[in-house]
Amino acid sequence: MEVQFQIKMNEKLFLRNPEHTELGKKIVQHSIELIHEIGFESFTFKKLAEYIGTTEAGVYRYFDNKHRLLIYITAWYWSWVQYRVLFETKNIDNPEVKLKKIIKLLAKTVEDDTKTLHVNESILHQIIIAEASKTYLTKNVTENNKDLFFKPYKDLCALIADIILVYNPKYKYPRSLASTIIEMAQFQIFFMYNLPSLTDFGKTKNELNVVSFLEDLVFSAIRKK
Amino acid sequence: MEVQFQIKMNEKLFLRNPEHTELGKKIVQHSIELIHEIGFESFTFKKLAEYIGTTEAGVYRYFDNKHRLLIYITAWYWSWVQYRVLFETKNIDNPEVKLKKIIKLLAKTVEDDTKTLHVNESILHQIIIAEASKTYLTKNVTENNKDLFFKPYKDLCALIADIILVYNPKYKYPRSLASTIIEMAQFQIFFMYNLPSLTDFGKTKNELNVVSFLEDLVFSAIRKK
DNA sequence: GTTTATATAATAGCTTTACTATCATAATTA
DNA sequence: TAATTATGATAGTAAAGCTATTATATAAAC
Repeated sequence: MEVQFQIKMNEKLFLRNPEHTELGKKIVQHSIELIHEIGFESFTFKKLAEYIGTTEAGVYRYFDNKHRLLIYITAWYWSWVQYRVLFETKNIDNPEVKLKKIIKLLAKTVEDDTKTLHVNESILHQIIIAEASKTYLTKNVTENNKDLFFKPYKDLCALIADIILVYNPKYKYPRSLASTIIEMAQFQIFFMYNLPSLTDFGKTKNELNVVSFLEDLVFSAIRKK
Repeated sequence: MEVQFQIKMNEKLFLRNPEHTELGKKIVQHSIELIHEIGFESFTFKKLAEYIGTTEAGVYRYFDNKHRLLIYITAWYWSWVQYRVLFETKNIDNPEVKLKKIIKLLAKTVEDDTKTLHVNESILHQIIIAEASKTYLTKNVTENNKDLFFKPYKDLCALIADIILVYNPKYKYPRSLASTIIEMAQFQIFFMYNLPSLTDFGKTKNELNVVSFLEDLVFSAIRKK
């Protein structure tokens, strides 16, 4: 028996469910590769179609446009992270240990997860770092938010905020701290590699330093005073 | 006598210096308005040209493309923030007071500064919040960084990091904390207005709450233990 | 085993974006 | 007066961002 890992995605994110067909899976998998390779701005459905040997119109049957596809990919990523967080913190009661696990999950490069063969998670993590903010930094945020496109991200944030409150029920900014952890886990890594003087890790380029920074930041803030 | 405030901009950011001509100033001023109105993705030089009553080719004489223009605007903004930081913290010795002043300058909406009439700073702040990350979240970061396009941002970060070190010379992450302050001052405000459940200020929508959060975060982290 | 539905391929076409080039003209400056 | 410089007017091109149609292959339903 093989247990298959699958995430139920928001139906409004696609025109035709890419999980249900071969071409659909190819579109998602290879769009991640191509976005990683050329960046989201240069990425087009036409290039993707050539890359996977189909036609532009073929891709448009699955996704409205490239921005929707990026939201789809990002939503999938955050759902997957939440799954891993729940899995890895299961049976752990100590909120401090939990939070440290989560920070590591967020900031450390992942090894390829064989359970979801059609996605290379290491590359996925890299495009999340560089592109994910673009999903919500648009004029359509509010509309997209109403369609629950950012639910996986928000759920993860709420999950982390809850653990923060278990650690210290009197801490006043659990949600803002949670979103700070998530965002900074990405930005500090991006800065470390691309604008190193914005961090203290430019020399080593070691993601564990980002973990240490975030741990120090978080536990200083929520320590009971 | 009238003292005029002017920022020396990186020459590589433009083809023709927009500060030197009427059309140039109009391009910068109105691009800020138009980006604010329709968002950077929908913004085009053609629309801008119509908006200010010139031609597309006219705009292209000043800036290579809209991304360069965004970098120009962003660089101007960070230079202006640094100027205000230096001005407002002048004669203050206490690093705690300094840092608190800076956090307020970063997170609180600015009133329109009459010294630089051709820019509406309140709108400018809003487009920085929503669009500034897009200046460096590209495949050209490294190249653009070599051309010193992000120098004003990096200088501001270094300035803040230095004050952090005066406060606590043993703190290990002054630069990362500085970039965290700058980024979160923007993101928490963006979240507060657009994805409120990612913050603890969704109800009040008061920027002073972001200031309180950041102050608490920063001084917990750098307090001598 | 034929009908029907579904997925994809192939092609065409249309509007907008993102530019580049050329020529004319108005206003300064040398 | 000549020479620069700034702008305007116009044209044109390649690519991006779509939509539509028709054909075909395959699998599911009857």
